[in-house]
Amino acid sequence: MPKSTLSYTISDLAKEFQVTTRTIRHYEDIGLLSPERRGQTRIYSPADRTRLRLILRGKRLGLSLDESREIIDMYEPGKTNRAQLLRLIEAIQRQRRKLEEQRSEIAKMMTDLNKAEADCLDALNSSR
Amino acid sequence: MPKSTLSYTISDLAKEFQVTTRTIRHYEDIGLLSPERRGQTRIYSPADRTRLRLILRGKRLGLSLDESREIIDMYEPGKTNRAQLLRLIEAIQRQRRKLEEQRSEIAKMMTDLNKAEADCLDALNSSR
DNA sequence: TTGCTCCTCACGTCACGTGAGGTGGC
DNA sequence: TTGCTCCTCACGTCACGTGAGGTGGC
Repeated sequence: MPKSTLSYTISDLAKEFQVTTRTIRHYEDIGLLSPERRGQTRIYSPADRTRLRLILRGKRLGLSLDESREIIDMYEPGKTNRAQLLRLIEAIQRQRRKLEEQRSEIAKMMTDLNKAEADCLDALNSSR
Repeated sequence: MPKSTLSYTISDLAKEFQVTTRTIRHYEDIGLLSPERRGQTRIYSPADRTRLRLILRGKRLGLSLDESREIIDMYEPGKTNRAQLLRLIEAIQRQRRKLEEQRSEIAKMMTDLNKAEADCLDALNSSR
């Protein structure tokens, strides 16, 4: 029987996302992932893979794992109660404002980097 | 006698650079700063202030404190040498690539957030 | 059997955070 | 004396890194 294309080993995911297996296990330790087991071995579903991708995306944005957890849990369907939906929308808007702030931080840093680089290049040329 | 404008207390610098006093003391613990003392109290010179600014700039460039130390110590003897400048330019370019990645991550998350919000609004409307 | 990948502890690291408890001068 | 800022331990935290020692199936 061929390997199912609908599941992944820990090292499959580690390679795909360029992280260590320790990192992936750590996310399980703190409850961010809960793969099935075949004996001792962890078996990851496409849903697990998606959660991992979202966790890592959050990290690249400078979020803590707890902050990522909140956002990821937003995507989880099932709870279609009116009050919860409104809270979700609020959380989404809060998150969007944070992202907008980050975007302008990045713009500022880009300006600084360009200036720093120009200064370096000047120094290089004048020392020649 | 008026306070000298050529020295700073730890909280002067903490306020100016928006960090905690613990952070500044930590940099001393690991040998990145070595202010004078008046009794127990730390007295920071303009040179110390410059070093702190460079440390924090390095942090914003995504360097570890050890990496910052290397670059800062390059500046020390007043010799802005060619190899050092080239390393600095490399660090700048690496950081710029990181920022570009972050920028596209933000764009992706914005798209996801917009979609999640639209889904929420749909769910709200159809439940009315 | 060998090699590979998987596993579970569990201590280490980095960059500080966070009290606890105390000193010193305006 | 009170209030403020300064100080020194020293344990805690976050996100893993890094062995040590062992299992399981092709």
